[in-house]
Formats: sequence, structure tokens, C-alpha cells
Amino acid sequence: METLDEKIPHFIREIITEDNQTNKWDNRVVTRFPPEPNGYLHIGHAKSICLNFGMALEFGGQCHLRFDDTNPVKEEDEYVHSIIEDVKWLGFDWGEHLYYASDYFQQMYDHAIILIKKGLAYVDDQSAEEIRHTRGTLTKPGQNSPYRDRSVEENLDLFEQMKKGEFPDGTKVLRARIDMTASNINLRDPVIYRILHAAHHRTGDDWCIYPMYDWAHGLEDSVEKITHSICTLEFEDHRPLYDWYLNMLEAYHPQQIEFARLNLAYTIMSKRKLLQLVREGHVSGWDDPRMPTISGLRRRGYTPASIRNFAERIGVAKRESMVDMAMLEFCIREDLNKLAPRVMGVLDPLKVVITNYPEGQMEELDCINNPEAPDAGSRKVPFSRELFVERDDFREDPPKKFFRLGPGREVRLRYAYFITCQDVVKDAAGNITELHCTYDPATKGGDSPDGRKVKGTLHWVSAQHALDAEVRLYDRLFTEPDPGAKEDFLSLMNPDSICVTQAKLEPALRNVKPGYQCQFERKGYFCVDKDSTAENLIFNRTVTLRDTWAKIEQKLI
RNA sequence: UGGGGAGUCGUCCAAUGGCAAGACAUACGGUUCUGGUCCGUAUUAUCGGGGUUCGAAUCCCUGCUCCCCAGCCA
Repeated sequence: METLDEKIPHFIREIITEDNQTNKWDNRVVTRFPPEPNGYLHIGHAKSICLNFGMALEFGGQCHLRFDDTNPVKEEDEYVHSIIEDVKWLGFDWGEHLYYASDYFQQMYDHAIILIKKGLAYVDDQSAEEIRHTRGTLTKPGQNSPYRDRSVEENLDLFEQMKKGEFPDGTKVLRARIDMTASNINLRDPVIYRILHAAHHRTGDDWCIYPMYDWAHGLEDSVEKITHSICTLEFEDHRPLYDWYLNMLEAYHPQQIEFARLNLAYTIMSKRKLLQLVREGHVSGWDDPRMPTISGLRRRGYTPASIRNFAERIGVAKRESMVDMAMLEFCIREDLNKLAPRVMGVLDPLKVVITNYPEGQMEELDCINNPEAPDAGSRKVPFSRELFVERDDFREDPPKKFFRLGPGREVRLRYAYFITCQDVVKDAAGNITELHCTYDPATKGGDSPDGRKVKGTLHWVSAQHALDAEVRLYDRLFTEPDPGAKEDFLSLMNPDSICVTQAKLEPALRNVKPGYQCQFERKGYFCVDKDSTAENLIFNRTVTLRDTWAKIEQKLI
């Protein structure tokens, strides 16, 4: 597995290095990636995955994949499968260490009993609403529950009855007995167990009480002997609770470390909102190529290495930030530039007739597959009298610095010939339908023996040999940098986030299969979509090439 | 406004009292049969105010701004 050579220093790397020096964990490094299976993984999770697996790899440790499945009403098997697939695809290996929080339900229950016996937990009969009211506010302390001082025996008995299903949902909870006046709200007698008569995707109807995150998570980390429990910033003020539980239980006690989650401009990272996009059909699914999900990026043509490199480049810190999409795009271009074979495809075809080229003649021209990879060799591409070029490569009235085709202008057809535009053919409405050009037979292959220079080189395909294909061009999903900040984020969706065109491709692409990636010269990197068939080729544009001309043109306007 | 965090180029992110670095982006130039790639050059930053120090992004004081927390979600 290849990732960036340069390791950018960050505080977590530093902590682990220091822990190893001081022998804090007997030189063990055990991390974990603990997703809740209630949605598909996104690029923000990729950052966490790369961090957790990356640290384990770098320090010769181990990273566990653990499903934090403590809430049966939101979790589904489909999600665990997608998560497994995505983490694997990113290139990481958890070995034997695939775990589920639900595997620890009995242990968690046993530990709860220990807590009760220590007088540190009690069964509360208050309703959710009452609990909310007595919790106090940010500035006002809470009040003790009237059930707070039940005897250990009564708590034990009630808790057992809760487990046996003798109470309906919401009628009782088990709470930690900490401090209702704590300035940290998480410490105001947090709920440990709630009653939920719901089928769990793995344990079925075995349980009708389910542990809350804070109770479950520390215990999971503890039984797995995690050393560094890395999570995001919003759990910072849960750490005192994490520590309290483990201390009271006198259990093995990992160190929780928080870092800033990834925010990417012009997209959203909230699972809830992503789910909404899927459920309401604003996108085609979790793997819609416009989605910031791992599966969406994969379908879009992003490679695992590009995502890992991205994760390394953006670094790890505690300050909230918004990463530029340009960074991600740079990473995928960088990777695909080395790997992707070049091919010619015309996205918006304009017919060109080479008037002095013999009718019925065809020749096969040598084209280099990848100038970045000499070993990739070359291929033959058919050339004939009628071709397609990109409509945008011709201007009837060329602006300044436009090097492409225009009336009377000469350009090179890549690997083919120099051609000169002689005539512009239009329909009754004035639309350009065809260009009549002449070619210089002496320039075969694309070089002029007389040393004549030409400023533009165009890609092309032979009309009679061309393949038809559907090409899907993607743009950012939202029109504003931080759509997630608005509740009404749907109104910020980019109406042009997908644009479908009928393209003409060189025939070598006839048998490509889903997942195949290439560069359409001068246009961008593309991959064959999973819905593509031999009869109906479908390509997704992964990312455009850097486009200097577009910038120049932008400035002219 | 109680508690917990965070403020360094446009965007990410380094520096651990000793020359404010790198990447992306941007601009310009070179190379080029992709206006791609590659190469070179350049621009731009320590939240404000005090203090300590020979020396402060870093330490102290003070102010400001931003983020998170009042689920029987994670």
C-alpha cells in the first residue's frame, strides 16, 4: 500500500511517540475505528480511518474495526456491510479484530450491576421530560431525582426487571449517580441504560435495554485493551465521564484523544443530512458520484491512494477548519496522472470534414497511451475524412489568446495531421453544423517537416469509427461553501451538479468494463460507471484537468 | 451568560523561547504534439492590547472572536 512518503507531524503522532518512550502502554499501540452502522461512511470518516489505521501501522500496532451498535432503532446490516467494504477498499486490514459493541452487551450489563452495588447507579422512574427539566441548564444546576437514593437492593431488583422486559419503553432508566450540580452537563447523572423494545440487527430480541454511548464506548475500549481512543472534538467534554466510568469500575483505562473532524467546502458531512438526500431522492443513492461518501467517491473514480494522500496532506489538529475541494482534486489528479491511460473522447461533438482527404480512406495512427508511463506503450487510432472535434475548440470569432480552431486557422489534430479551417457550415437557424477543413499530408503523425509551428493541438475521433457513450459530468453538490450550516441546505443544492452528454469516443474503448479509468485527453479523468454495458457505455467524469485556458477566458469576461 | 475547546498565508498545516516552514490555491515564466504533466520564480500569515526576555507564534496578564455541550443519539 502506497501513501505519501513525507509524514506531516501532528500532536497524536507525538503523543504516541512519547508514550512509547515512557513505556506507558508497554509499547503497545492499539487504536480502533468505531463507526455506528447507521449510514454510509464519508470522506470525514476516511480521515479518521487513515488516522487510526495509519497510527497502528506506523507504530507496529493494531487497529480494530468495531461497530458501535448500541441503538437498534437506527442501525442496519446494510450499513455494516458497506462499512466493511469501504474500509477494505481504502486499503486497511483489521486482521482478526472485527468487533461489535453488541458482543459486549452481557459484560456491559454485568458492569452496570457492579456500579449499582457500589451505590454509583440508580434506577430512575422519571419520564424523559422530567429528566430534561431537572437536568438544569447551561447556567443553572440540576436537581436530584426523587429516586436517586433508592437502596442498592431495590436498584438491583428494578434493573433486573428492566432487563427482563417488565417495563414499557421510556418508563425507567438506569442513571449514574454523579453530581446534578456539575458544571459539565455530562456529569449530571447521565443515563446508562434505556428501555427499548426493538429488534437489534445482531442480537435480535435478546435485549430490551440498551447501553448509552458513554457507558458503552469506554467499556468497549477497555475490554479491547485500546491504548489510544481517538475521537472527534465534540466528545471532549465527555472525557471526564469516560474517565469516571472506567475509574469507578477500576477497569483498564485507555486515553481518549480528540481531534477536529474534517469539513470539506461545498459539501456536507452530516450523516443525518446525507441520509435525507438519499431518502428523499435528491441523489441517486449513497453511492451517487456527487456524494462525499466513500462509495460515492469510489464510483466517481477516486482511488484509495488519492484519499489516503488527501488525509495525510490535510493533517490532524484540534482547530476546526474547512478544507478546500481543490486539495482533494489535486490528490486524485496526482494519482490518476501516473496511472490513467490517455484516450480521445469528444464530449460535445462538432463534425469536421477534411475536404482534401480521399473519400473512403482510413489509416491507423500511433497514439501514446501514457506519456507519464513509457511502459504503457501505444495504440492505433483510426483516422478518416470525417471526424468529430470538440465544439468548444472552434470559435468563429476567436478571442485573444485563443489558440484553437477558427476560420482560416491551422491547428494540429493530436497524433494525426495539421488541418486548416476553410469553411463554416451552418443550418437555417445559424447554428454551426460542420467545419470544412483541409489537411497537410506532410504533417502525418503531427509533426511538420518544414518546422512550421502551430499553437493548438486538438483531440478528435473518426466519425465512422466512433463509439457512442453517455458521459456524466459532475460539479459540486452545493452552491455555498458551508451548506451544512443552514437547516435549509436543500435549497443550496447545485442545479448543475450533474450534466449528462452524449459523447463520441475512440473505438479502443469498446470493451471497457465498469471501474476502468482513463484520461480523455484535454478533458479530464473518467471512469466507467457500474451501470455501463457493452450496448450502453456510461462514463463518469472524476475530475477535470487543470484548465489554464478556462482561467484566461474567465478573466476576459 | 456555566463548562469544555480553538485562534499562524486565500485554504490546510508546521514551529515546543532562537532565521515564521511545507502543501494546496493564485500569479508570472520555461519545457511540452494534452492550454495536461514537469520545472522555475513570486505574492500573501502569527486575533488585539500590555508585559517578561538579549530574543516571544511560543511564557504571563488582559481583551476579542469562533466552535461544542442542556438526546432515554453517537
